[in-house]
Amino acid sequence: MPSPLPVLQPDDIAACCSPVTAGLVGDDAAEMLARMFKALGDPTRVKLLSLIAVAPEGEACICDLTEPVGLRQPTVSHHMKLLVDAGLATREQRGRWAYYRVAPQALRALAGALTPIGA
Amino acid sequence: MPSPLPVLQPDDIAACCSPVTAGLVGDDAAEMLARMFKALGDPTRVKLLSLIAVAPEGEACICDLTEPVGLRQPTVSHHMKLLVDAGLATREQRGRWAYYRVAPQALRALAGALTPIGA
DNA sequence: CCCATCCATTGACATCTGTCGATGGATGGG
DNA sequence: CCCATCCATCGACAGATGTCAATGGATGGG
Repeated sequence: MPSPLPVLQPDDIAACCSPVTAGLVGDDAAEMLARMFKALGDPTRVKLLSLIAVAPEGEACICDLTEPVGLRQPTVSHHMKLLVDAGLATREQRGRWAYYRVAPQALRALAGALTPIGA
Repeated sequence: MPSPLPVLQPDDIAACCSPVTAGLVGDDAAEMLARMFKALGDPTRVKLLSLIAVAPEGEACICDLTEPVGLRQPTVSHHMKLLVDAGLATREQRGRWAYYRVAPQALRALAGALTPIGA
């Protein structure tokens, strides 16, 4: 079986993200960047991140998200797991609810990887 | 048959990319952003973009790229087509060779979509 | 004119991905 | 103590994706 990918940690993310257009990215950096970009490569997940970022307190639970994206609870849970595993969101359990937040440093790191030095 | 997606043009890209974490992204913007991110969601394509950006003159042909990524010519052609269709690279035919370049404005637009207003 | 080179397209195949219904663990209200 | 609510996981399924070998169009050198 393909061993499950480790959850990306803030340190990993900071380490990977020198600009793609500045120097040649190595295999590991390419893998990690692709993993984060892939997590953003679905319209539902883009909307989920946006919904969470815009939510009061900057956090949302699954039950807040199913109706806006028009998908069932297991599907939303699945998407959120991908975002968390990619390091783009965080999850905190409080009572019965699981609160998700955007991970701004990961988004900033990704943006940095996309921005050529001169821009 | 699923109609093929249109090639993204610079105007489309400029129009889509208000920050994901600033306001709620609409369905169309989410779709377009996801399409560009998906194109970056494969390690081979990340490396291809990086190779091209770093190449002399900022351009490369398919035959320059196959050996560094360790894949066959049709596969590299396929990946480059995805990058071009997503608006992240451009293609110019000169004689027998097809020269590919990075589309910096698209990368900048994507980076902008990832960067919250305050950051 | 022929041939070699560069490249895109096609068809095939295994794998990955997005979605759902069903299930079960955990939590907390009455 | 029971039950409703929130959520993650599982199993299933159709459709998308990454890879290759084979093919053929275009271009340009001899």
